[in-house]
Amino acid sequence: MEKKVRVRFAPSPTGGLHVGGVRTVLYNYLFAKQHGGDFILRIEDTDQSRYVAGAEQYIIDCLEWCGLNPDEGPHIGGPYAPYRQSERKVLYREYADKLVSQGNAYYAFDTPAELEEMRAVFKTEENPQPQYNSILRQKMSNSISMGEEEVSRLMSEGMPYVIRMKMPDNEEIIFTDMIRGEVSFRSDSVDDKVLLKADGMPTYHLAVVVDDYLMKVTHAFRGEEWLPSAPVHILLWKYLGWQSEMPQWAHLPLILKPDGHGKLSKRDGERLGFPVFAMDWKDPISGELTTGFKEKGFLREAFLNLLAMLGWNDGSSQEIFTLDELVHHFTIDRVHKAGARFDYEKAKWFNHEWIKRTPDKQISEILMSQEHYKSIQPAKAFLEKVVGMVKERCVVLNDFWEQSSFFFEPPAAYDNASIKNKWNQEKKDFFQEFSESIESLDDFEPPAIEDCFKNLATKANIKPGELLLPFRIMLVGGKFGPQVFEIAATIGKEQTKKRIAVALLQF
RNA sequence: GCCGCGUUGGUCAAUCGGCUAAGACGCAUCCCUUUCACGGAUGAAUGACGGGUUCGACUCCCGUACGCGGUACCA
Repeated sequence: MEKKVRVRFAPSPTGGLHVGGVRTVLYNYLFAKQHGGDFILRIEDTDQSRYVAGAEQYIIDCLEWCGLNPDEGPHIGGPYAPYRQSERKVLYREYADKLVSQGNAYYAFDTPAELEEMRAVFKTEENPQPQYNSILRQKMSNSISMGEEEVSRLMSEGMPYVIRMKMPDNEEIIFTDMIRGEVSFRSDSVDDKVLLKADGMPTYHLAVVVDDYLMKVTHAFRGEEWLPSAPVHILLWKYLGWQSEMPQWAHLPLILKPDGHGKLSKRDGERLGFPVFAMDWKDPISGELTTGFKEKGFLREAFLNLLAMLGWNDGSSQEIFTLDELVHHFTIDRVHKAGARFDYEKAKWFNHEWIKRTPDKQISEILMSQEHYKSIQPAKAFLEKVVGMVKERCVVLNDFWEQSSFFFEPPAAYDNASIKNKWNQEKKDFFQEFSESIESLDDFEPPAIEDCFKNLATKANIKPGELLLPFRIMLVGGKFGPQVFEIAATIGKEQTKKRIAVALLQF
């Protein structure tokens, strides 16, 4: 019988959730849903010095906004609770001890200062980062270099120690990555990783393996930065005797800076003016605020869509996908091997596309939670109509107010410069007359208003084209927005007349 | 340094040995529109380099270069 697919996302609550993280969740989620499997959220909070209060809830909020809710996790529970590494502390110890007794791991008593000293002493031009490996471990204080008596003496004295993995000599570790195919490492090139820290907390290496095993994870997706430590994990699965249940690995390509070198970071967003996190993140210590895609005015559909396409495509030229479509079309073997540069222009294009195809009602509902709209409380039907009229000129949700405020309140300022040169008494008279004659229009709809406007223009012997721009500026304040007559019809007869009157005084 | 992974236009990318190398973003020009957009059309722009294998290589193999990642009692 085939095992049920179970995947997990395991963030460390040390700050905001950036695009790379969200894409990892997304691919996990797509894969799980496609196979009718479970998507688990596990929290890696074993590094207390870097743990940031509130970051865990923030991650959960982000997943909620994205619509990528886990089936099991710290806030909802599940059969393998707890889902927080810090709460599973006692579990890891047992496995670390097992490894020691089997000879696959050992106790190491070196203090941080001693490690630093070792690195300084053995550092050479050719080897700038000496590793705690099969050669150096003989020179350090640990249960391999020291006698049993010495070890038990230090233990009984309460000397702090860590448990390190004993990397085998001269072995080749080969595994198949779902994206990269066969990958191999020489055991000698990997150092003796710490598995259990002096404070009793496991490191990531021990924790992922133990948790993935206990939680029956079948497929493990993570960023490419983890590829070099994969051999450590594979050996752990083997030493712990769980090899047959080891998950299949997939190391996802990195998301790179739009310019320059390296991974996309929070700083790049600040530097180049675009969001990098899913939602606003306020660092509780520094108070520093990092803008999120949500607050920047991105639709979650667009956000997921653009992330999905950053490193994957289905081979067709389709670029717009709903989450549902992604679930059906996604295949892990079509995920790219190479990293992808993040392009904010393309990201905005995705959002624009999604705004154009999202129902007006749905957009209106989101807008109602924005400050401008909240304060004026427009009628639902009216807002929806306005959204329909301006949506194609909005790239992010935050553009809506700028593009539509004149529907709700008169323009605060006029773009005088655009009409100044051609403004004259004849035109002034025209608008005076126009204002009076619309009074008698029973049908205040765009065609009727337009007819009235053009007839009067002809009568006054002015080209309608010369009057259109001034009219627009009277109603809108600037050179933008939908058809003028539609605007007039939408704001209504009274408001139109009022705006003409006010503008006439100012022009 | 060492180890690993990559490399098609400025960016995202298709191609699983037949290429006159798709498509999208961005850019440019034009049409539509007496605003701003939407839409439509056109254009400029790509296989890192060197060897092999093959009738034939962007595609497979090997080197080189370059890029990225890792090299923590961080994840």
